[in-house]
Amino acid sequence: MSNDQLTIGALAKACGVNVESIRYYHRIGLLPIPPRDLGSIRRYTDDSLKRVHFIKRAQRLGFSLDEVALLLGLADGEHCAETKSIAQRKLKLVEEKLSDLAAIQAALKRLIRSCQRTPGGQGCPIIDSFKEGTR
Amino acid sequence: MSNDQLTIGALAKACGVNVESIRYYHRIGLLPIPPRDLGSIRRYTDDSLKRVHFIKRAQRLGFSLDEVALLLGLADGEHCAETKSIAQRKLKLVEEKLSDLAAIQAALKRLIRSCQRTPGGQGCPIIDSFKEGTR
DNA sequence: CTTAAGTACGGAGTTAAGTACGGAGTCAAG
DNA sequence: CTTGACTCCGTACTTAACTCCGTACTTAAG
Repeated sequence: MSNDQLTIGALAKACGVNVESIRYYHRIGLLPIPPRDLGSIRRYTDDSLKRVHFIKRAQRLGFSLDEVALLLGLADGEHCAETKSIAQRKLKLVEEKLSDLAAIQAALKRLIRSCQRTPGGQGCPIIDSFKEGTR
Repeated sequence: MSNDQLTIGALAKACGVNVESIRYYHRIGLLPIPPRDLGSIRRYTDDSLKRVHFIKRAQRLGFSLDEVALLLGLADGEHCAETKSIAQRKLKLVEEKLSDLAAIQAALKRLIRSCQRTPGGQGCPIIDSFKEGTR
């Protein structure tokens, strides 16, 4: 199942990003540059694949590449005390996101249901999906 | 409770953004420009406040301003048929985000728990938090 | 009535995250 | 052993989302 030894092009395609993005992640140190296997062409393993998938998913959830680097740093582990406090902070953030997303989900469901009933549509308060408060 | 009649500065402060961002949202049509009340100074209502809060929260969840505009368009309602299909698509997206976020949440919890036990830290697989599959 | 702080507006500058490009090297197929 | 597709690498350009700037006007405080 593990398709090892991907070229940069294959990796990019597998992750749905383009080659330049992969190279960009190298430049900013987010994705380690794999060793060259024979000549001067680099080969990527499943680890790179997972890492890039993670990056893209985290981005879609509103994490910046800096934050992604932090999360990946946690995954790479070491320095337990600091790691733990970062993880706790991120967990809190993630839980806020979860509740905001759940609110949007509920609002969308309500909206769809109400469209079902009254095929003319009248002001559907997605905005009000968030409970009051600034955060 | 409803602090009506905010100046742009007060609105910005209340939302934790700066004045220029508000003006930027005006420029791109994301936030309606309120009428001037007397001289030439504009006054904002609770609606603007809610709208900006919504914008910022949605952004933190990884929605672009274009997508935010779409969501707000749904909220402003009309055109039920199209609205419904957009809402359904967005709902699906939101549910994907929810499951990815939940996976990260679980991974962070696991990480924190394992730090608890073994205060030396060893490779904590946040990356693997996502079940395989490309999406 | 005069300021200092805030506002309106248009345009230029900045930052994050890519995206494009050009020239040189590499590699598998024919 | 050449050809066409791909890779390497550096530099430059682009886009979204602000952020800053200058100038002119308004408004609350003293």
